[in-house]
Amino acid sequence: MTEPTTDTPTAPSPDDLHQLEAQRRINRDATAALGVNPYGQRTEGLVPLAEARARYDEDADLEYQEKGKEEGFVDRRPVVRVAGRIVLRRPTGKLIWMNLRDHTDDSFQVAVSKRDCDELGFAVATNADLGDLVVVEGPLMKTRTGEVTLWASSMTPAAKCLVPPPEKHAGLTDPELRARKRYIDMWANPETTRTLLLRSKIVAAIRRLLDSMGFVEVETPMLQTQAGGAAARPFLTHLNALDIPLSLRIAPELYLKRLLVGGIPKVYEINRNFRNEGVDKRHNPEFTAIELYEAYGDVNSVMHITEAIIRESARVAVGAMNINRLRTPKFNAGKYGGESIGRVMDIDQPYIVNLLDDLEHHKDRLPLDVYGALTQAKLSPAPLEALRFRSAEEADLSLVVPFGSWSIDYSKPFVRVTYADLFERALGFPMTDTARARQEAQKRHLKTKNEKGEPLDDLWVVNELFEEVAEKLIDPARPTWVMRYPAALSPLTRPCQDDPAFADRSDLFIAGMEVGPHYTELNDPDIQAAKFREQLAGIDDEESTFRNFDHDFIEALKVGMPPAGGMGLGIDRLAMLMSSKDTIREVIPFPFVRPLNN
RNA sequence: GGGAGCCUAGCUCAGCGGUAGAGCAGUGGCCUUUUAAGCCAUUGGUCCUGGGUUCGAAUCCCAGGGCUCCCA
Repeated sequence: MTEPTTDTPTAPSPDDLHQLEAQRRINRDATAALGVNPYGQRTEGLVPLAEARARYDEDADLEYQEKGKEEGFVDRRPVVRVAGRIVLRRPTGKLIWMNLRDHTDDSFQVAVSKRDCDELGFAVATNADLGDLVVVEGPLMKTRTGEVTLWASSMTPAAKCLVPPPEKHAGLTDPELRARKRYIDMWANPETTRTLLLRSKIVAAIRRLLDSMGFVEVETPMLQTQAGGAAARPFLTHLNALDIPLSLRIAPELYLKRLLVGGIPKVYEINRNFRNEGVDKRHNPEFTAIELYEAYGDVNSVMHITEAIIRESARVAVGAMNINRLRTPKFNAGKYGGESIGRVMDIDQPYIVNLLDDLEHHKDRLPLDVYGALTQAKLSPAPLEALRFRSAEEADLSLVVPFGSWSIDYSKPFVRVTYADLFERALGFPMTDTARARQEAQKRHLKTKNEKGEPLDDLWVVNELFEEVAEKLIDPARPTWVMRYPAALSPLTRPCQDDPAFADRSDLFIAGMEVGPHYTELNDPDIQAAKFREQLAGIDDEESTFRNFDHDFIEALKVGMPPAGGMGLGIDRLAMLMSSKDTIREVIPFPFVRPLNN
């Protein structure tokens, strides 16, 4: 016997309640009065909705329809137990239709019939509200219109939704509310959950890839006495025990390099950085980045690693796109622009070949429901032997992920262009012609002076032009490396061996976004110390409060850091690219939102 | 930092100087193969806040708050 959970001491008085919540409490209590806990209990043998759908057995169903009423008939229809949130509810008298949603399926149909379901189950279904979590069990059948349906033999409550859910068609659209009430957004807009899960899978794939390459993941301090490794304003905090100020880190760089000194040759960290700057569609105050260092590598070796990481991410994304097409329920096909999972066979053969490639590639990391989809595809009239698996290289031909109006192709080697070439191609004169650059910058009303009105150094003017004109020449649909940045702009990078005016730094651009810088790292302590001093000299008072000469880091370099390549890659931006989302908020479960007043 | 737009029922939105509206959700009734189920009836409001104009303001004006988008 379960104890009804009504009239708890914390339950608000009915007077303060919104009418809609009050009604839901009444419905919950009515369910409790049936002698069942409206908040459920441990449940064994649950099957994800997509897997339940895949378990439907056409032969068994037809057999049941033909001979179901004959004496001694044995029902061979698969029986499943599922859990989900009620997203649609259509009571038609003694038959209640419901559509459940979970992380594997947007809309899975369940029918609770007064005749065939147990008495408790039908009563629970009668009291159920949109948004409730329920557990349902029964055989899988198809309705007259061909939709796979769980024909309930029992139904129990799992949790009451006391909050009125968003409108069932238009849903929750307000961007602020979506971020603030993510736990509603995630089930009201299943795309949100898909995006967050995709991000997770990408990060997991990156870890697997780097692990297989012999890289070691570490965690370095978030709380730092001086926030270094990047130019950004830190968040300030305080350590009470020692009564000293601390900063949240803006980058892990200087600690990861200390680990190179210590003797971990291939090291990386995927973790949060904090920058006390703007909040907009591309910036969250805390963001996740991967930073990676390879001893005895250089800018070129880490560029290869990044290409591998991004290509692997694209594979995960493309695999997820195909899987999601399969998951999209038939009756919402128009709404989501997809196919029904029950109609895989209708999809043309090249598509199936493609799909099987992707499934095969991700075999080890696929959720159960995708195996269900694979099973479906195998049932296709076309014999499986005819579906030739292509090589991994061929499969890479399909690594195209849409972003905005572009289809970004991750399969080809990324475009490579030097800073100087791109500048000259864009402006029509070489970047060494600094007089002309200054002239051109003035003509375009670009910044040529600092805040104090002093003229900017030549190369900063060149860079203004570069960012304004040259970066726009880069094809947004082709990932592109800009290589060999002017040394003056990259103080923490090693100058190129053949020309010290340039530094061994490459930046990767995708879809007009700067995704991550790559370097041959500086490991001469004297040059590094000089660069620190140089940097500190050229900045204004406000900036200098946040910048320090990191003596211990110089000490570490004096001990001897192996020559190394290093790179940083914004995980949020990568997730945006791979999920076709144009705001960082979409790829962060709980992005920063202004706290509500009262 | 500059510009534009928005804020009305739980959700999605109409109304733009004369009684506060619709759809969905909710409630009551009918309905055992429905597809955003349907039909009938019905509950629900600090029209973001404060001031002003007006006989009369959700609507016009001013100030503030919040959100969204564009630009820097």
